[in-house]
Amino acid sequence: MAKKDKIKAEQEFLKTYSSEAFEKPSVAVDILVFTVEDGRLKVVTVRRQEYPFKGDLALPGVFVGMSESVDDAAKRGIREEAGLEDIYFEQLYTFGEVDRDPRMRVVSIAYMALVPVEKIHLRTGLRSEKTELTDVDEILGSKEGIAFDHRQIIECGRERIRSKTETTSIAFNLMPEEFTLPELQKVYEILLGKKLYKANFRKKVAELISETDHMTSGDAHRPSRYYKFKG
Amino acid sequence: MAKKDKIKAEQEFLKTYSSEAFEKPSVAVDILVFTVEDGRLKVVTVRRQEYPFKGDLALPGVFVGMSESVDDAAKRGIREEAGLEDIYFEQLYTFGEVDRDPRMRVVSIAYMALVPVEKIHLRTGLRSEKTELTDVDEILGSKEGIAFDHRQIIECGRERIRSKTETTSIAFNLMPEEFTLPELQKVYEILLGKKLYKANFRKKVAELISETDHMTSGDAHRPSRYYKFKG
DNA sequence: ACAATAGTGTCTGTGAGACAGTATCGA
DNA sequence: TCGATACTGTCTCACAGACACTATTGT
Repeated sequence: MAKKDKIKAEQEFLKTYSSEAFEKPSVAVDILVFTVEDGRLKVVTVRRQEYPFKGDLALPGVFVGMSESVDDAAKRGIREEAGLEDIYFEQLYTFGEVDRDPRMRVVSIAYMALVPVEKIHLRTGLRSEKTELTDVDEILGSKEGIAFDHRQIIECGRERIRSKTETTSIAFNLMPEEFTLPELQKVYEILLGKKLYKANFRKKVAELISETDHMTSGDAHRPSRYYKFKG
Repeated sequence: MAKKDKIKAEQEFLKTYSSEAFEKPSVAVDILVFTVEDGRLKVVTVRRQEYPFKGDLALPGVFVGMSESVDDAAKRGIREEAGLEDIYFEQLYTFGEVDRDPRMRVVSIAYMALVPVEKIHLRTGLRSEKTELTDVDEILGSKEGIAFDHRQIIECGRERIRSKTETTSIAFNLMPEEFTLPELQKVYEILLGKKLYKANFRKKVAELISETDHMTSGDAHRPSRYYKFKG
């Protein structure tokens, strides 16, 4: 009977497919850890110690294991490569060109994380790569070598930040627990890449924050109130 | 010397990893082909003929081959499962829970395509599954069984359509070459899930379209002009 | 003439953008 | 008092929302 044949065929197909006889791409996650430091948007990078792309900048990444979800692999990568736990992250996009890694077929799922710079303690990753904070807009505007398709991934993340800054409160993930409005506005201006008007900015964020009872002090000008994010 | 050891170690790691000894997830694409028919948003589905989820609705999908990009696999899936070529599509999101498919570990990259209903000619797919057009909002509002995590994928696509309809001209991909403004408005209303004001709608789309020199005829009311999308 | 749908003119409210002004610190 | 930065009041203008009106067909 045709029906039984079909079931059998599917089972055979699956057995063959999932067996080692059937070649599969590797699955990895590449991670963009963004922060703001010295008035610039930065991203955690590693410098390639081996060929291919030896000496180029690259993004930290890990392979997705068989017993962890892709999200969990991203979390693990953020922990192993940047030493960070419990920070905001989201999936960006999946990059699947055949030759994006000349060594082997790798499909890579890009994630981005946002973290206040105070939390970052760069340390040597498990694979002994030295991690750095790289100026995002500078590297994208330059011709400097970036490994694999990681320039495209960084552009993708940069664009996601810009658009979500306009429509969501994602920017607060880059702020410390307490912050002044001039500090917050500066971060928004960095993410959006343009100056904002103080009065208008304050109107827009007013409903997102709650004031604390203390202020800056010691500066030769009017003190600034500290606020908290009203999640 | 430590440096040489490290290079060697990486090479060993890669050889081991890319060899068949190292288990990898399978990589698939799942495809949402959306269209508008009879005043409703519909999606191309198949009905599962085998366990698991026998009898449930499912999305068409294909495995990603070693020598095709993920985008190309999506294109192939759209061609093989829905018989469509050269239509608008975009990557949606990647689903990577460990147990999303009980048979084996599959990481699935979801794509959505938009096509005017005139182009759709449902036919039996390569794997003899019967394809249907399913009412999206109806199925999402019901408790009907949907295979794997495909309900979540459909929700993801539904939401993407809604948000991109507001900010882009994506809706035109659902229109035939020529269309009237009442027809276009109806499609926008379906995608957005709410009624729009005629005058305001026309102002908004005015710059996106160019008029043709012909009109509807035969109806017992004022004729309507046909327009084209000004890409 | 009438029903039915296509298409237009215009008022209003909201909110972003712009700017000018006031407030409060240290020196 | 002055320089510097924090903070606020308010005008304007563009645009979405709302509604009322006119236009053109077949019966």
